[in-house]
Amino acid sequence: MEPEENAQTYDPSRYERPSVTVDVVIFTLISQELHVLLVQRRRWPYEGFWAIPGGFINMDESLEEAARRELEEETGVHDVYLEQLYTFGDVHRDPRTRVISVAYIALVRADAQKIKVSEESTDVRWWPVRALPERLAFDHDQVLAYAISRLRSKLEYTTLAFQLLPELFSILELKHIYEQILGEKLDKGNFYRKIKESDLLEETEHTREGRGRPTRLWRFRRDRASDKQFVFRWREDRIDEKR
Amino acid sequence: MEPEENAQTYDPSRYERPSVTVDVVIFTLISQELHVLLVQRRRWPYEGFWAIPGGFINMDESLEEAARRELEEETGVHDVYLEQLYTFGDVHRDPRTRVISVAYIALVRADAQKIKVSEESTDVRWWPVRALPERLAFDHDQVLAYAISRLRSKLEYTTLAFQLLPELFSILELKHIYEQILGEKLDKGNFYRKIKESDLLEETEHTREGRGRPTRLWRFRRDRASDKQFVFRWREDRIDEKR
DNA sequence: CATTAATAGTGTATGTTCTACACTAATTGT
DNA sequence: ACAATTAGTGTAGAACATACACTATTAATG
Repeated sequence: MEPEENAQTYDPSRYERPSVTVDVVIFTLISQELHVLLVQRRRWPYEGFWAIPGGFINMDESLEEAARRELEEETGVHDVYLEQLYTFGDVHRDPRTRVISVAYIALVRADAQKIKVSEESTDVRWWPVRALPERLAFDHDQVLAYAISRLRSKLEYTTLAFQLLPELFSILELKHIYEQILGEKLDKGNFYRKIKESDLLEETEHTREGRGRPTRLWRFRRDRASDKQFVFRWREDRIDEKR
Repeated sequence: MEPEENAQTYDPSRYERPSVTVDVVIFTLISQELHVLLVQRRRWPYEGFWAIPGGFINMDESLEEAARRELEEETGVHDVYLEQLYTFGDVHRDPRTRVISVAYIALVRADAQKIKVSEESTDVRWWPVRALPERLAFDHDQVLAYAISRLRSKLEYTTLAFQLLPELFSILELKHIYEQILGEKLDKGNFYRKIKESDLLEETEHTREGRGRPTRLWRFRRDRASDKQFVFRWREDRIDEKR
Protein backbone atom coordinates (compact mmCIF):
# COMPACT_ATOMS: atom_id res chain seq x y z
CA MET A 1 0.00 0.00 0.00
CA GLU A 2 3.06 2.17 0.10
CA PRO A 3 5.03 1.34 -3.01
CA GLU A 4 8.20 3.21 -3.71
CA GLU A 5 6.64 6.16 -5.39
CA ASN A 6 9.41 8.27 -6.77
CA ALA A 7 7.56 9.65 -9.68
CA GLN A 8 5.43 12.69 -9.17
CA THR A 9 2.41 10.97 -10.61
CA TYR A 10 1.39 7.43 -9.94
CA ASP A 11 1.76 5.24 -12.98
CA PRO A 12 0.49 1.70 -12.44
CA SER A 13 1.71 0.52 -15.82
CA ARG A 14 5.27 0.67 -14.57
CA TYR A 15 4.65 -2.48 -12.59
CA GLU A 16 4.23 -5.86 -14.19
CA ARG A 17 1.19 -7.52 -12.68
CA PRO A 18 0.28 -11.07 -11.80
CA SER A 19 -3.09 -12.50 -12.76
CA VAL A 20 -5.57 -12.87 -9.95
CA THR A 21 -8.11 -15.66 -9.81
CA VAL A 22 -10.72 -16.68 -7.29
CA ASP A 23 -11.11 -20.39 -6.58
CA VAL A 24 -14.05 -21.77 -4.66
CA VAL A 25 -13.94 -25.04 -2.75
CA ILE A 26 -17.59 -26.04 -2.69
CA PHE A 27 -18.71 -28.52 -0.04
CA THR A 28 -22.01 -30.25 0.43
CA LEU A 29 -23.44 -33.21 2.26
CA ILE A 30 -24.66 -36.10 0.13
CA SER A 31 -26.22 -38.98 2.03
CA GLN A 32 -24.51 -37.94 5.25
CA GLU A 33 -21.09 -37.72 3.62
CA LEU A 34 -19.04 -34.65 2.92
CA HIS A 35 -18.48 -34.01 -0.81
CA VAL A 36 -16.56 -31.43 -2.78
CA LEU A 37 -17.16 -30.15 -6.32
CA LEU A 38 -14.32 -30.53 -8.82
CA VAL A 39 -14.02 -29.82 -12.53
CA GLN A 40 -11.93 -31.74 -15.02
CA ARG A 41 -9.50 -29.74 -17.14
CA ARG A 42 -9.74 -30.18 -20.86
CA ARG A 43 -6.49 -28.60 -22.02
CA TRP A 44 -2.96 -27.84 -21.10
CA PRO A 45 -1.74 -27.50 -18.41
CA TYR A 46 -2.84 -30.45 -16.31
CA GLU A 47 -5.13 -31.74 -19.04
CA GLY A 48 -7.39 -34.43 -17.66
CA PHE A 49 -6.68 -33.51 -14.05
CA TRP A 50 -9.40 -32.47 -11.63
CA ALA A 51 -9.29 -28.94 -10.31
CA ILE A 52 -11.08 -26.62 -7.95
CA PRO A 53 -13.49 -24.39 -9.88
CA GLY A 54 -12.42 -20.79 -10.28
CA GLY A 55 -11.76 -17.98 -12.68
CA PHE A 56 -10.20 -14.60 -13.24
CA ILE A 57 -11.47 -11.69 -11.26
CA ASN A 58 -13.18 -8.88 -13.12
CA MET A 59 -12.06 -5.34 -12.54
CA ASP A 60 -15.47 -4.23 -11.34
CA GLU A 61 -16.22 -6.88 -8.74
CA SER A 62 -14.89 -7.49 -5.25
CA LEU A 63 -13.25 -10.77 -4.31
CA GLU A 64 -16.36 -12.04 -2.63
CA GLU A 65 -18.52 -11.00 -5.56
CA ALA A 66 -16.23 -12.92 -7.85
CA ALA A 67 -16.47 -15.96 -5.60
CA ARG A 68 -20.26 -15.78 -5.61
CA ARG A 69 -20.30 -15.44 -9.36
CA GLU A 70 -18.12 -18.53 -9.77
CA LEU A 71 -20.26 -20.39 -7.32
CA GLU A 72 -23.43 -19.57 -9.15
CA GLU A 73 -21.89 -20.41 -12.51
CA GLU A 74 -20.92 -23.83 -11.26
CA THR A 75 -23.88 -24.78 -9.13
CA GLY A 76 -26.67 -22.38 -9.98
CA VAL A 77 -27.02 -21.85 -6.27
CA HIS A 78 -26.80 -18.63 -4.37
CA ASP A 79 -27.50 -17.81 -0.73
CA VAL A 80 -24.78 -20.07 0.57
CA TYR A 81 -22.19 -19.76 3.25
CA LEU A 82 -19.01 -18.31 1.82
CA GLU A 83 -15.74 -17.63 3.56
CA GLN A 84 -12.31 -16.60 2.40
CA LEU A 85 -9.81 -19.39 3.01
CA TYR A 86 -6.34 -18.31 2.03
CA THR A 87 -4.42 -16.73 -0.80
CA PHE A 88 -1.99 -18.88 -2.71
CA GLY A 89 0.78 -17.12 -4.56
CA ASP A 90 3.79 -19.29 -5.20
CA VAL A 91 5.66 -18.18 -8.26
CA HIS A 92 5.34 -21.28 -10.40
CA ARG A 93 2.01 -22.67 -9.28
CA ASP A 94 0.68 -22.08 -12.78
CA PRO A 95 3.11 -22.84 -15.61
CA ARG A 96 1.43 -20.36 -17.96
CA THR A 97 2.00 -17.17 -16.06
CA ARG A 98 2.18 -15.76 -12.58
CA VAL A 99 -1.19 -16.42 -10.96
CA ILE A 100 -2.31 -15.50 -7.48
CA SER A 101 -5.41 -17.32 -6.31
CA VAL A 102 -7.70 -16.18 -3.55
CA ALA A 103 -9.41 -19.34 -2.35
CA TYR A 104 -12.86 -19.43 -0.80
CA ILE A 105 -14.85 -22.12 0.96
CA ALA A 106 -18.55 -22.50 0.20
CA LEU A 107 -21.03 -24.68 2.03
CA VAL A 108 -24.07 -25.68 0.03
CA ARG A 109 -27.16 -27.00 1.75
CA ALA A 110 -27.93 -30.64 1.39
CA ASP A 111 -31.43 -29.99 0.12
CA ALA A 112 -30.16 -27.60 -2.51
CA GLN A 113 -29.31 -30.64 -4.56
CA LYS A 114 -30.96 -29.06 -7.56
CA ILE A 115 -27.38 -28.36 -8.34
CA LYS A 116 -27.08 -28.38 -12.07
CA VAL A 117 -24.28 -30.89 -12.18
CA SER A 118 -25.53 -33.16 -14.88
CA GLU A 119 -24.86 -36.83 -14.37
CA GLU A 120 -23.69 -37.40 -17.93
CA SER A 121 -21.27 -34.56 -18.01
CA THR A 122 -17.94 -36.03 -17.22
CA ASP A 123 -16.18 -32.80 -16.41
CA VAL A 124 -17.97 -31.58 -13.29
CA ARG A 125 -18.49 -33.92 -10.36
CA TRP A 126 -19.11 -34.16 -6.64
CA TRP A 127 -16.29 -36.11 -5.03
CA PRO A 128 -16.57 -37.65 -1.57
CA VAL A 129 -13.88 -36.17 0.60
CA ARG A 130 -12.91 -39.64 1.75
CA ALA A 131 -12.08 -40.75 -1.79
CA LEU A 132 -10.61 -37.91 -3.79
CA PRO A 133 -8.65 -38.11 -7.04
CA GLU A 134 -5.03 -39.06 -6.54
CA ARG A 135 -3.55 -35.80 -7.73
CA LEU A 136 -5.28 -32.54 -8.54
CA ALA A 137 -4.23 -29.84 -11.00
CA PHE A 138 -1.88 -27.02 -9.99
CA ASP A 139 -1.39 -26.79 -6.21
CA HIS A 140 -5.00 -27.74 -5.64
CA ASP A 141 -4.10 -30.71 -3.47
CA GLN A 142 -2.75 -28.25 -1.01
CA VAL A 143 -5.70 -25.88 -1.36
CA LEU A 144 -8.20 -28.65 -0.85
CA ALA A 145 -6.35 -30.16 2.09
CA TYR A 146 -6.29 -26.79 3.78
CA ALA A 147 -9.98 -26.25 3.08
CA ILE A 148 -10.90 -29.57 4.63
CA SER A 149 -8.83 -29.04 7.72
CA ARG A 150 -10.26 -25.57 8.18
CA LEU A 151 -13.76 -26.92 7.78
CA ARG A 152 -13.22 -29.65 10.33
CA SER A 153 -11.86 -27.39 12.97
CA LYS A 154 -14.40 -24.65 12.44
CA LEU A 155 -17.25 -27.07 12.71
CA GLU A 156 -16.26 -27.56 16.29
CA TYR A 157 -16.64 -24.05 17.51
CA THR A 158 -19.04 -22.36 15.13
CA THR A 159 -22.49 -22.97 13.81
CA LEU A 160 -21.11 -24.00 10.45
CA ALA A 161 -22.70 -27.44 10.69
CA PHE A 162 -26.11 -25.87 10.16
CA GLN A 163 -25.02 -24.59 6.79
CA LEU A 164 -24.69 -28.15 5.59
CA LEU A 165 -28.03 -29.36 6.88
CA PRO A 166 -31.23 -29.13 4.88
CA GLU A 167 -33.70 -26.41 5.67
CA LEU A 168 -35.62 -28.69 8.00
CA PHE A 169 -33.99 -31.29 10.21
CA SER A 170 -34.50 -33.15 13.45
CA ILE A 171 -32.42 -32.75 16.54
CA LEU A 172 -31.18 -36.29 16.31
CA GLU A 173 -30.01 -35.68 12.75
CA LEU A 174 -28.09 -32.68 13.98
CA LYS A 175 -26.59 -34.76 16.74
CA HIS A 176 -25.61 -37.33 14.15
CA ILE A 177 -23.68 -34.78 12.12
CA TYR A 178 -21.80 -33.63 15.16
CA GLU A 179 -20.99 -37.21 16.00
CA GLN A 180 -19.71 -37.80 12.47
CA ILE A 181 -17.47 -34.80 12.57
CA LEU A 182 -16.22 -35.16 16.10
CA GLY A 183 -15.87 -38.88 15.78
CA GLU A 184 -17.48 -39.71 19.11
CA LYS A 185 -20.84 -40.39 20.70
CA LEU A 186 -22.68 -37.55 22.39
CA ASP A 187 -25.14 -37.79 25.23
CA LYS A 188 -28.70 -37.41 24.04
CA GLY A 189 -29.96 -35.62 27.13
CA ASN A 190 -27.10 -33.18 27.25
CA PHE A 191 -27.46 -32.54 23.55
CA TYR A 192 -31.10 -31.61 23.86
CA ARG A 193 -30.34 -29.33 26.76
CA LYS A 194 -27.53 -27.54 25.04
CA ILE A 195 -29.23 -27.05 21.74
CA LYS A 196 -32.29 -25.69 23.49
CA GLU A 197 -30.29 -23.32 25.64
CA SER A 198 -28.44 -22.08 22.61
CA ASP A 199 -31.69 -20.76 21.24
CA LEU A 200 -30.41 -21.45 17.75
CA LEU A 201 -33.31 -23.53 16.58
CA GLU A 202 -36.76 -22.46 15.58
CA GLU A 203 -39.53 -24.98 15.99
CA THR A 204 -41.62 -25.70 12.93
CA GLU A 205 -45.01 -27.34 12.53
CA HIS A 206 -43.52 -29.95 10.26
CA THR A 207 -43.01 -33.53 11.30
CA ARG A 208 -41.82 -36.63 9.61
CA GLU A 209 -43.84 -39.71 10.51
CA GLY A 210 -42.56 -43.22 10.87
CA ARG A 211 -42.83 -46.08 13.24
CA GLY A 212 -43.02 -44.25 16.57
CA ARG A 213 -43.58 -40.71 17.69
CA PRO A 214 -43.26 -38.36 14.72
CA THR A 215 -39.96 -36.58 14.28
CA ARG A 216 -40.26 -32.89 14.96
CA LEU A 217 -38.45 -30.74 12.44
CA TRP A 218 -36.55 -27.58 13.23
CA ARG A 219 -35.09 -24.69 11.35
CA PHE A 220 -31.81 -22.92 12.05
CA ARG A 221 -32.27 -19.34 13.22
CA ARG A 222 -29.77 -17.37 11.23
CA ASP A 223 -30.71 -14.20 13.03
CA ARG A 224 -29.54 -15.56 16.36
CA ALA A 225 -26.08 -16.39 15.22
CA SER A 226 -23.90 -14.79 12.67
CA ASP A 227 -21.25 -17.26 11.77
CA LYS A 228 -18.65 -14.92 13.20
CA GLN A 229 -20.05 -15.55 16.58
CA PHE A 230 -19.54 -18.60 18.65
CA VAL A 231 -22.73 -20.06 19.91
CA PHE A 232 -22.56 -23.74 20.05
CA ARG A 233 -19.69 -25.91 20.95
CA TRP A 234 -19.03 -29.41 22.12
CA ARG A 235 -16.18 -30.64 24.16
CA GLU A 236 -14.28 -27.46 24.51
CA ASP A 237 -11.05 -29.24 25.13
CA ARG A 238 -11.07 -30.58 21.60
CA ILE A 239 -10.30 -27.11 20.43
CA ASP A 240 -6.96 -27.70 21.99
CA GLU A 241 -5.97 -30.24 19.46
CA LYS A 242 -5.91 -28.08 16.42
CA ARG A 243 -4.25 -25.25 14.61
CA MET B 1 -7.93 -21.43 -11.90
CA GLU B 2 -10.29 -22.46 -14.65
CA PRO B 3 -10.99 -19.35 -16.65
CA GLU B 4 -13.20 -19.55 -19.65
CA GLU B 5 -10.61 -20.62 -22.12
CA ASN B 6 -12.16 -20.45 -25.53
CA ALA B 7 -9.06 -19.62 -27.45
CA GLN B 8 -6.79 -22.40 -28.49
CA THR B 9 -3.83 -20.76 -26.87
CA TYR B 10 -3.85 -19.07 -23.53
CA ASP B 11 -3.35 -15.34 -23.80
CA PRO B 12 -3.09 -13.60 -20.45
CA SER B 13 -3.03 -10.16 -21.98
CA ARG B 14 -6.69 -10.50 -22.84
CA TYR B 15 -7.50 -9.93 -19.21
CA GLU B 16 -7.08 -6.61 -17.51
CA ARG B 17 -5.30 -7.17 -14.25
CA PRO B 18 -5.50 -5.62 -10.80
CA SER B 19 -2.35 -4.61 -8.95
CA VAL B 20 -1.36 -6.86 -6.08
CA THR B 21 0.32 -5.57 -2.96
CA VAL B 22 1.44 -7.20 0.24
CA ASP B 23 0.80 -5.29 3.47
CA VAL B 24 2.38 -6.30 6.73
CA VAL B 25 0.91 -5.43 10.09
CA ILE B 26 3.97 -5.49 12.32
CA PHE B 27 3.44 -5.86 16.05
CA THR B 28 5.95 -5.60 18.83
CA LEU B 29 6.08 -4.91 22.53
CA ILE B 30 7.63 -1.67 23.67
CA SER B 31 7.87 -1.21 27.41
CA GLN B 32 5.25 -3.86 27.95
CA GLU B 33 2.78 -2.31 25.54
CA LEU B 34 1.61 -3.68 22.23
CA HIS B 35 2.68 -1.44 19.36
CA VAL B 36 2.16 -1.51 15.61
CA LEU B 37 4.36 0.00 12.92
CA LEU B 38 2.76 2.57 10.63
CA VAL B 39 4.13 4.79 7.89
CA GLN B 40 2.93 8.25 7.01
CA ARG B 41 1.96 8.89 3.40
CA ARG B 42 3.59 11.79 1.67
CA ARG B 43 1.40 12.18 -1.36
CA TRP B 44 -2.01 11.66 -2.82
CA PRO B 45 -4.10 9.74 -2.02
CA TYR B 46 -4.46 10.02 1.74
CA GLU B 47 -1.55 12.41 2.00
CA GLY B 48 -0.54 12.79 5.63
CA PHE B 49 -2.49 9.74 6.73
CA TRP B 50 -0.83 6.81 8.43
CA ALA B 51 -0.85 3.50 6.64
CA ILE B 52 0.20 -0.10 7.09
CA PRO B 53 3.56 -0.68 5.39
CA GLY B 54 3.44 -2.63 2.18
CA GLY B 55 4.34 -2.68 -1.45
CA PHE B 56 3.79 -4.24 -4.82
CA ILE B 57 4.65 -7.85 -5.26
CA ASN B 58 7.48 -8.72 -7.62
CA MET B 59 6.92 -11.29 -10.31
CA ASP B 60 9.67 -13.55 -9.01
CA GLU B 61 8.76 -13.77 -5.33
CA SER B 62 6.02 -15.61 -3.48
CA LEU B 63 3.57 -13.78 -1.26
CA GLU B 64 5.42 -14.73 1.87
CA GLU B 65 8.75 -13.75 0.37
CA ALA B 66 7.28 -10.38 -0.49
CA ALA B 67 6.02 -10.00 3.05
CA ARG B 68 9.45 -10.85 4.48
CA ARG B 69 11.09 -8.41 2.13
CA GLU B 70 8.77 -5.61 3.23
CA LEU B 71 9.32 -6.54 6.83
CA GLU B 72 13.06 -6.41 6.50
CA GLU B 73 12.93 -3.17 4.54
CA GLU B 74 10.93 -1.55 7.28
CA THR B 75 12.51 -3.01 10.38
CA GLY B 76 15.78 -4.61 9.33
CA VAL B 77 14.62 -7.65 11.24
CA HIS B 78 14.22 -11.19 10.01
CA ASP B 79 13.47 -14.42 11.83
CA VAL B 80 10.06 -13.27 12.96
CA TYR B 81 6.70 -14.90 13.19
CA LEU B 82 4.76 -14.24 10.02
CA GLU B 83 1.24 -15.29 9.15
CA GLN B 84 -1.13 -14.49 6.35
CA LEU B 85 -4.12 -12.55 7.65
CA TYR B 86 -6.61 -11.92 4.88
CA THR B 87 -6.86 -10.60 1.34
CA PHE B 88 -8.65 -7.32 0.82
CA GLY B 89 -10.04 -6.66 -2.60
CA ASP B 90 -12.88 -4.19 -2.66
CA VAL B 91 -13.09 -2.40 -5.96
CA HIS B 92 -12.52 1.15 -4.78
CA ARG B 93 -10.28 0.68 -1.81
CA ASP B 94 -7.53 2.53 -3.65
CA PRO B 95 -8.70 5.53 -5.73
CA ARG B 96 -5.78 5.23 -8.15
CA THR B 97 -6.46 1.82 -9.58
CA ARG B 98 -7.75 -1.59 -8.68
CA VAL B 99 -5.51 -2.92 -5.91
CA ILE B 100 -5.77 -6.24 -4.15
CA SER B 101 -3.83 -6.45 -0.91
CA VAL B 102 -2.70 -9.63 0.77
CA ALA B 103 -2.27 -8.70 4.41
CA TYR B 104 0.16 -10.40 6.77
CA ILE B 105 0.72 -10.22 10.51
CA ALA B 106 4.26 -10.15 11.86
CA LEU B 107 5.31 -10.47 15.48
CA VAL B 108 8.70 -8.97 16.26
CA ARG B 109 10.48 -9.93 19.46
CA ALA B 110 10.75 -7.27 22.08
CA ASP B 111 14.51 -7.68 22.41
CA ALA B 112 14.95 -7.22 18.69
CA GLN B 113 14.60 -3.51 19.26
CA LYS B 114 17.50 -2.82 17.00
CA ILE B 115 14.68 -1.86 14.77
CA LYS B 116 15.97 0.87 12.56
CA VAL B 117 13.05 3.19 13.00
CA SER B 118 14.86 6.46 13.64
CA GLU B 119 13.31 8.68 16.26
CA GLU B 120 13.68 11.81 14.18
CA SER B 121 12.09 10.44 11.08
CA THR B 122 8.51 11.57 11.19
CA ASP B 123 7.17 9.18 8.63
CA VAL B 124 7.69 5.77 10.24
CA ARG B 125 6.53 5.21 13.79
CA TRP B 126 5.54 2.61 16.32
CA TRP B 127 2.03 3.34 17.51
CA PRO B 128 0.58 1.91 20.71
CA VAL B 129 -2.53 -0.06 19.82
CA ARG B 130 -4.39 1.66 22.60
CA ALA B 131 -3.88 5.06 21.01
CA LEU B 132 -3.90 4.76 17.27
CA PRO B 133 -4.39 7.54 14.75
CA GLU B 134 -8.00 8.50 14.27
CA ARG B 135 -8.29 7.38 10.70
CA LEU B 136 -5.82 5.43 8.62
CA ALA B 137 -5.26 5.57 4.88
CA PHE B 138 -7.28 3.39 2.49
CA ASP B 139 -9.20 0.62 4.27
CA HIS B 140 -6.38 0.17 6.72
CA ASP B 141 -8.61 0.81 9.73
CA GLN B 142 -10.38 -2.36 8.81
CA VAL B 143 -7.17 -4.26 8.13
CA LEU B 144 -5.65 -3.24 11.42
CA ALA B 145 -8.81 -3.97 13.39
CA TYR B 146 -8.91 -7.42 11.89
CA ALA B 147 -5.25 -8.00 12.65
CA ILE B 148 -5.74 -7.05 16.28
CA SER B 149 -8.79 -9.20 16.67
CA ARG B 150 -7.02 -12.15 15.10
CA LEU B 151 -4.06 -11.64 17.36
CA ARG B 152 -6.33 -11.55 20.40
CA SER B 153 -8.17 -14.69 19.58
CA LYS B 154 -5.12 -16.66 18.56
CA LEU B 155 -3.41 -15.69 21.74
CA GLU B 156 -6.01 -17.60 23.66
CA TYR B 157 -5.45 -20.93 22.08
CA THR B 158 -1.91 -20.82 20.80
CA THR B 159 1.44 -19.94 22.24
CA LEU B 160 1.74 -16.87 20.04
CA ALA B 161 2.38 -14.59 22.98
CA PHE B 162 5.82 -16.08 23.38
CA GLN B 163 6.77 -14.76 19.95
CA LEU B 164 6.51 -11.26 21.32
CA LEU B 165 8.62 -11.88 24.38
CA PRO B 166 12.39 -11.76 24.57
CA GLU B 167 14.32 -14.98 25.00
CA LEU B 168 14.25 -14.64 28.77
CA PHE B 169 11.30 -13.23 30.64
CA SER B 170 9.59 -13.33 33.98
CA ILE B 171 6.18 -14.77 34.70
CA LEU B 172 4.78 -11.40 35.58
CA GLU B 173 5.97 -10.03 32.26
CA LEU B 174 4.19 -12.86 30.53
CA LYS B 175 1.06 -12.12 32.51
CA HIS B 176 1.38 -8.51 31.50
CA ILE B 177 1.38 -9.41 27.82
CA TYR B 178 -1.72 -11.47 28.21
CA GLU B 179 -3.36 -8.56 29.97
CA GLN B 180 -2.30 -6.17 27.26
CA ILE B 181 -3.65 -8.18 24.45
CA LEU B 182 -6.76 -9.51 26.14
CA GLY B 183 -7.52 -6.12 27.59
CA GLU B 184 -8.34 -7.30 31.10
CA LYS B 185 -6.70 -7.99 34.41
CA LEU B 186 -5.77 -11.55 35.26
CA ASP B 187 -5.45 -13.04 38.69
CA LYS B 188 -1.83 -13.45 39.75
CA GLY B 189 -2.34 -16.61 41.73
CA ASN B 190 -4.38 -18.31 39.07
CA PHE B 191 -1.87 -17.27 36.46
CA TYR B 192 1.02 -18.85 38.30
CA ARG B 193 -0.93 -22.03 38.76
CA LYS B 194 -1.94 -22.32 35.13
CA ILE B 195 1.41 -21.53 33.63
CA LYS B 196 3.08 -24.04 35.90
CA GLU B 197 0.61 -26.74 35.02
CA SER B 198 1.06 -26.05 31.32
CA ASP B 199 4.68 -27.12 31.53
CA LEU B 200 5.57 -24.63 28.83
CA LEU B 201 8.29 -22.83 30.67
CA GLU B 202 11.82 -23.86 31.38
CA GLU B 203 13.44 -22.42 34.44
CA THR B 204 16.79 -20.70 33.92
CA GLU B 205 19.50 -19.72 36.34
CA HIS B 206 19.21 -16.13 35.27
CA THR B 207 17.67 -13.45 37.40
CA ARG B 208 17.23 -9.75 37.09
CA GLU B 209 17.92 -7.80 40.24
CA GLY B 210 16.14 -4.68 41.34
CA ARG B 211 14.55 -3.33 44.42
CA GLY B 212 13.09 -6.46 45.93
CA ARG B 213 13.43 -10.16 45.40
CA PRO B 214 15.21 -10.84 42.14
CA THR B 215 13.03 -11.68 39.19
CA ARG B 216 13.43 -15.24 38.07
CA LEU B 217 13.74 -15.58 34.34
CA TRP B 218 12.20 -18.32 32.24
CA ARG B 219 12.53 -19.59 28.73
CA PHE B 220 9.76 -20.79 26.45
CA ARG B 221 9.96 -24.51 25.71
CA ARG B 222 9.41 -24.66 21.99
CA ASP B 223 9.62 -28.43 22.07
CA ARG B 224 6.53 -28.65 24.24
CA ALA B 225 4.34 -26.65 21.94
CA SER B 226 4.38 -25.81 18.31
CA ASP B 227 2.35 -22.66 17.82
CA LYS B 228 -0.20 -24.70 15.93
CA GLN B 229 -1.08 -26.49 19.07
CA PHE B 230 -3.20 -25.21 21.88
CA VAL B 231 -1.51 -25.20 25.17
CA PHE B 232 -2.49 -22.25 27.15
CA ARG B 233 -5.79 -20.49 27.30
CA TRP B 234 -7.57 -17.93 29.42
CA ARG B 235 -11.24 -17.25 29.74
CA GLU B 236 -12.52 -19.74 27.25
CA ASP B 237 -15.73 -17.86 26.67
CA ARG B 238 -13.82 -15.05 24.99
CA ILE B 239 -13.32 -17.37 22.08
CA ASP B 240 -16.90 -16.55 21.27
CA GLU B 241 -16.07 -13.17 19.95
CA LYS B 242 -14.12 -14.22 16.95
CA ARG B 243 -14.25 -15.56 13.47
C1' DC C 1 19.40 -4.68 61.42
C1' DA C 2 14.63 -3.52 60.78
C1' DT C 3 11.88 -1.85 57.09
C1' DT C 4 10.23 -1.73 52.61
C1' DA C 5 9.47 -3.19 48.11
C1' DA C 6 9.27 -6.34 44.83
C1' DT C 7 8.72 -11.11 43.05
C1' DA C 8 6.94 -15.62 43.93
C1' DG C 9 4.06 -18.24 45.24
C1' DT C 10 -0.12 -21.23 48.30
C1' DG C 11 -4.97 -21.96 50.19
C1' DT C 12 -9.54 -22.10 49.83
C1' DA C 13 -14.50 -21.06 49.55
C1' DT C 14 -17.75 -20.34 46.16
C1' DG C 15 -19.83 -20.72 41.87
C1' DT C 16 -20.33 -22.62 37.17
C1' DT C 17 -20.25 -26.01 33.83
C1' DC C 18 -19.62 -30.84 32.21
C1' DT C 19 -20.77 -35.66 32.32
C1' DA C 20 -23.12 -39.84 32.92
C1' DC C 21 -27.03 -42.11 33.50
C1' DA C 22 -31.59 -42.96 35.05
C1' DC C 23 -36.01 -41.56 34.39
C1' DT C 24 -40.54 -39.66 32.25
C1' DA C 25 -43.54 -38.28 28.24
C1' DA C 26 -45.72 -38.38 23.67
C1' DT C 27 -47.20 -40.45 19.50
C1' DT C 28 -48.14 -43.93 16.17
C1' DG C 29 -48.16 -48.59 13.81
C1' DT C 30 -49.29 -53.34 14.69
C1' DA D 1 -52.39 -53.12 24.72
C1' DC D 2 -47.80 -52.74 23.54
C1' DA D 3 -43.66 -52.09 21.05
C1' DA D 4 -41.01 -48.68 18.87
C1' DT D 5 -39.40 -44.33 18.24
C1' DT D 6 -38.71 -39.47 19.18
C1' DA D 7 -38.55 -36.16 22.81
C1' DG D 8 -37.42 -34.70 26.51
C1' DT D 9 -36.31 -33.88 32.36
C1' DG D 10 -33.67 -34.65 36.86
C1' DT D 11 -29.79 -34.99 39.30
C1' DA D 12 -25.48 -36.25 41.70
C1' DG D 13 -20.76 -35.88 41.32
C1' DA D 14 -16.62 -34.31 38.99
C1' DA D 15 -14.03 -30.92 37.04
C1' DC D 16 -12.98 -26.38 36.35
C1' DA D 17 -13.03 -21.20 37.00
C1' DT D 18 -12.88 -17.15 39.99
C1' DA D 19 -11.82 -14.12 43.60
C1' DC D 20 -9.32 -12.89 47.21
C1' DA D 21 -6.69 -13.52 51.30
C1' DC D 22 -2.57 -15.22 52.86
C1' DT D 23 2.54 -16.71 53.18
C1' DA D 24 7.43 -16.80 51.57
C1' DT D 25 11.79 -15.09 49.63
C1' DT D 26 15.25 -11.78 48.52
C1' DA D 27 17.77 -7.49 48.21
C1' DA D 28 18.13 -2.46 48.53
C1' DT D 29 17.55 1.27 51.79
C1' DG D 30 18.01 3.87 55.87
